[in-house]
Amino acid sequence: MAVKIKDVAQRAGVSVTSVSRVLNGEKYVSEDILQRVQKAIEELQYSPSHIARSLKRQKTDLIGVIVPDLTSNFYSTILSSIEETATYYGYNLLVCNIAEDLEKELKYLNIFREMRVDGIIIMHEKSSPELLSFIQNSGIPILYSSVKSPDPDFVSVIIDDYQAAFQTVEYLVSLGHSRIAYIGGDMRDITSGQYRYEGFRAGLLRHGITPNEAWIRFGDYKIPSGREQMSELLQLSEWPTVVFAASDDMAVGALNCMLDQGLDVPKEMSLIGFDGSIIAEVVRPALTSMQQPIREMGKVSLETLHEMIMRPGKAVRKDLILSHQLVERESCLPLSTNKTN
Amino acid sequence: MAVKIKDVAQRAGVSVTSVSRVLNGEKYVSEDILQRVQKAIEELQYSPSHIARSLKRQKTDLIGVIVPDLTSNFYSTILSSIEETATYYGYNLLVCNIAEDLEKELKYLNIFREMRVDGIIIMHEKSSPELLSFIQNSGIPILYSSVKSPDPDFVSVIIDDYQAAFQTVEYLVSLGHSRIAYIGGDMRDITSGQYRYEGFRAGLLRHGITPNEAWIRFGDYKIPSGREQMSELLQLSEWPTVVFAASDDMAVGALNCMLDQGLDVPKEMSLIGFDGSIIAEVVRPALTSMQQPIREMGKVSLETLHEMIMRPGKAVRKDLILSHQLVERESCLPLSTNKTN
DNA sequence: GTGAAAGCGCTAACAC
DNA sequence: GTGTTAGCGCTTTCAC
Repeated sequence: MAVKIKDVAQRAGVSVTSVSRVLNGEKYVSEDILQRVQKAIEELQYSPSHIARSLKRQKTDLIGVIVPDLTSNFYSTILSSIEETATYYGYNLLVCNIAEDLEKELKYLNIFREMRVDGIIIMHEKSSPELLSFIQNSGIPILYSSVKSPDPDFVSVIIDDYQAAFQTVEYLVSLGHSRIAYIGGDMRDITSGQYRYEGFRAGLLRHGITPNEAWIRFGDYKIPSGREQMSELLQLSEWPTVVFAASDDMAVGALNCMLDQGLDVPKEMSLIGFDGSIIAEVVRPALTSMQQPIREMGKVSLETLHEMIMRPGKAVRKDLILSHQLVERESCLPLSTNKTN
Repeated sequence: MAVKIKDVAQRAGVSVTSVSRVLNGEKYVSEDILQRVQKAIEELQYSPSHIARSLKRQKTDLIGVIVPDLTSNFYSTILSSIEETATYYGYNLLVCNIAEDLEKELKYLNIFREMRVDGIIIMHEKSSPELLSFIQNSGIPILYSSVKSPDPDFVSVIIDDYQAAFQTVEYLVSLGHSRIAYIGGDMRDITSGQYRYEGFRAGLLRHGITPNEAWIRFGDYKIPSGREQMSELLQLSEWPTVVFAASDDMAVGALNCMLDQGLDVPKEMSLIGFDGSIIAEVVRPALTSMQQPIREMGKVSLETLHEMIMRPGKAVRKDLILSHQLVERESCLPLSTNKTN
């Protein structure tokens, strides 16, 4: 890796400036020099140093991405979409899986700053004073994707979680259900998870249903927690007729718990998920789910961040709300009137 | 982001060297200077430039990772494990999802080189002359993870795919099966997929079973292709009693096809997967599968690459073979003697 | 059109 | 123990 721009210049018999010009596709280079430089680059197998270039340009084409869980169907799909769009815009992704570890998140945010990334995308909704202070003072364009930013002044690309949850309940009610259980995400922070929960409650209230607190439980959005919460739910003497899980992964965990206990889903109990990730189509019965526009979310996130990077002054709408959509599959049935339960 | 080492030095009333020494935790700094520098760093909110440091040190702490599909259960889990280990060793991950696009892979490999990454991990088994030439000439430590490298001189962290497939067949035979179908990965390249396939054939032959070519099909390791291949299999007049899929994702696709056609799995037809990824435990019936040590594979990959980076001269064993293990779940039943089929 | 030279922010001889 | 200074490999005025 010893060959540098100077070597190319010597080989081609021109100045480093000319080589640089060729490298950057500028005009004001004669056909003759262009040819000689290209030949020298080829012969020397020259690969320009992005590091040196970044130092000079004060721009790295790097975007740092913080994912809570790479193995989640939801996040890996957003990430995949972000990656696709990033490639298109000439960015490279520095990715960090923080596994719910706020300290690791802060550590990585600082590394991103040292790396002088051009922008940061965060998909994690937990927060802390240090984290808040970082996003407020770093000077780096930061965007929250799929979750609401802890500071309302920062831009978030999300769906209207409140409305989506509210409408999910309306759908369930329209099917005749009134005994509705809820398995939510973590409630410790004021973000998407909370809007979802509030939407759920509001939906119930809107239809004159008093929430049964024993049927309201919280997991961590992942498969095992859905299973655990469902298991506890089934130990109750009174059962709901439908379970609303705030993520498809939790819905799958719940589904497996039900199936393994011999319950017929959806005949004996219905189930509805949230996210519309791949797994909803994969399990049997396929999950009816409130779908987020996952890939679009990734694309819009990167494009918006790109805007923020290119026009530092220009204001961007704080919340970019994308549209959700209920997708009916097999896990949710109208409540049959002859149900004993 | 204007504050640099010089500013810190001025503020603390010392030389830049001293600041650099503090930054790098060297000794030969008096307690007094240490204090003053730390105070200045704090007050100025100084964040050292990793870019400038990399340029000087000729080391970036960056590792480029090429993943064929971020949304795959198998690859996202390896990636997650690589990430975890990378954090431990102080590396950052530049990730690229190449979506089976060889041109994109080559493009990214060149970007990795321009970025001066310290090493590269590739999890894609397709190859081309240009790609081969790159890995042979780049001068960057490169390691293949979970797939066999196209050039035998490069190190691969893998299982013994041939043996694993062979033993899978032995297991099936021990259950009484002899009508065994196979859904493999892509056969266009001489890598893991091929060893799996050869192991399968050898297993059959070893037990005096003549392979039925109509029951041998190839997909692309992903869910939809498992479904497609299964669908065609079911259109045949003669059916196998068990299907061996070379990835869990394809097995899930096949499973859904069977289930959706009203087949009872495993009573009417058994199914066995390969990989041991999360999804095998998630579907119902849960998939019996030949399990790869996925997380260990990621960990060993990064640790080996780290070794290669630290000791450039030292030879590393070309193939690091990890152990596989058959995990019995619900999708595979002994062939009942009273089967009509 | 082309080139010389300054400088991006840091580290590491080397001198004191 | 501490500071001066020469680069790391590139881009970009500015002068020719």
